[in-house]
Amino acid sequence: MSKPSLPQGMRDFSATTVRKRNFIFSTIKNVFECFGFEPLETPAMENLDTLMGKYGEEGDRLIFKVLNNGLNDPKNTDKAKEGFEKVLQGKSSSLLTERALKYDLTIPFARFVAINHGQLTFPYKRYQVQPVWRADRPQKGRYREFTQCDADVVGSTSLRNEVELAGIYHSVFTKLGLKDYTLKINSRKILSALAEICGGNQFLTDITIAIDKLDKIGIEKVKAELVQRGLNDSQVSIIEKYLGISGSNQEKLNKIVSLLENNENVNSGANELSYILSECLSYNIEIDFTLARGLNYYTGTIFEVKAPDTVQMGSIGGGGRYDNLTELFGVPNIPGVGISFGVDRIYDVMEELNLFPENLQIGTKALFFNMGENESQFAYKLMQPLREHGISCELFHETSKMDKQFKYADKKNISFVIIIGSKEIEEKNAVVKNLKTGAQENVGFGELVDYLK
RNA sequence: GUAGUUGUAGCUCAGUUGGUUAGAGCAUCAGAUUGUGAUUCUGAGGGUCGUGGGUUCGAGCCCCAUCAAUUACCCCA
Repeated sequence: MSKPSLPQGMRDFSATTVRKRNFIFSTIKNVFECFGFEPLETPAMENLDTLMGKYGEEGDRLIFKVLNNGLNDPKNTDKAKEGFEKVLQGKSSSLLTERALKYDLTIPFARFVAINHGQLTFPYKRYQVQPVWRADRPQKGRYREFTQCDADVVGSTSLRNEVELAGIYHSVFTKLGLKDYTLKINSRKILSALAEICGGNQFLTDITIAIDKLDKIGIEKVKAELVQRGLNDSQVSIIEKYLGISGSNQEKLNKIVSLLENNENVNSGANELSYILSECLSYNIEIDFTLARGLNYYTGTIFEVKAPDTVQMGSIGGGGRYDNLTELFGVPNIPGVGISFGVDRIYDVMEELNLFPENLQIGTKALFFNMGENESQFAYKLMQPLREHGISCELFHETSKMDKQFKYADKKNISFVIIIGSKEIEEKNAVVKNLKTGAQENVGFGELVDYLK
């Protein structure tokens, strides 16, 4: 048997990492709860047809599909072969695979709402912190299994929701110490208006894909791509002006309205952004008309969070308003808006900027040295009251040299070691050494709890 | 799916135009110290040089294939 390995893009997390990740999780969850959101968990797998067609063509390809069981049963042979033929043609077939790992948290949430809308109290505010899977090529900041933290509100069209979700971003990133983040905002309505003026709605996707690349490939290549996608010169020149819009948020709004004048969508989108911005003055929000976001179910405001400029990382969060997500599952008229945190990328950014507090890595508070069998039995009894008081402590279970026991304590970042040998048992005193300061004191057995508290 | 880079000890890496028995630091283990370590000293273990072919008197080094990791494109958190 050769060395075992992990599937591509999947990771183990050891203690240090888990503690840091939990710090992020608990910060986010606390803020969600604080804003009145309630938790939801959905299964790792969904029916494949729940997910297919919801993320665009590229998204469909990245869904991890699960092979059906029992394909080797002789009575299923013909069906399995038929299904395999379809798969070879690039289609998916329920004869071969009818389940898939979830790709994000939003679609399973919509599916949940579609099933349970009769029981839910609207507006329904839920948060969800779970892993999702994508069969993407892994690279920096990109994994095949990663955790999303979503908060969504459904059953409310009020822009107060957008304001509050922006507030959640602000609150979480402030608490994490990531204050230099930028929240970018745009509206799908403005992008629609642009498309209507530049060749019609069927170009919406082409235009958004192209302009989204502006800061990566530059204006000339964007223009070339637009031409290649079928736009004419005057349309391209409007888009060039659109992309050239700069200034303060208010100036940008004024310019976009005058550029795309007399369009219902642009007025509506600009008014919405204007309202949100006026309510979020302290949140460091920046209008970015090139912001598009891939998922095609967004219809209104869209958000994206950019990491501080000092680190190279794509977006660490995003979201937006969708008017009709549950309609995909036969339940119309439930509008919603949501945001997501990319924990794995936030982790990478915080690690790079050294933002994790040091006290995260304290597990065991006190280590009792093993000074022999009798002494161990005595120490074991002394430990119990400490544990009942919530003081985490452990006894070294091997009779090793003190040198080794010290090293163990050091590696586990344990604050105190407690030495109880025959002399200490006789004198009813424990030797307590503080490893941070090097100081050591005799502490009566009865005073240990208070001393270590 | 496309392209670049990298695979040598548990970890981080040296390794000369191809030339004796492949090295270092850290880590591990054992001993100077049978009750005070992390910043003393000594020693030990540990490698089919990713895998499989080829060229050569001779390959860690050159060639081909393959696998894996990683980065970029596409797309995305």
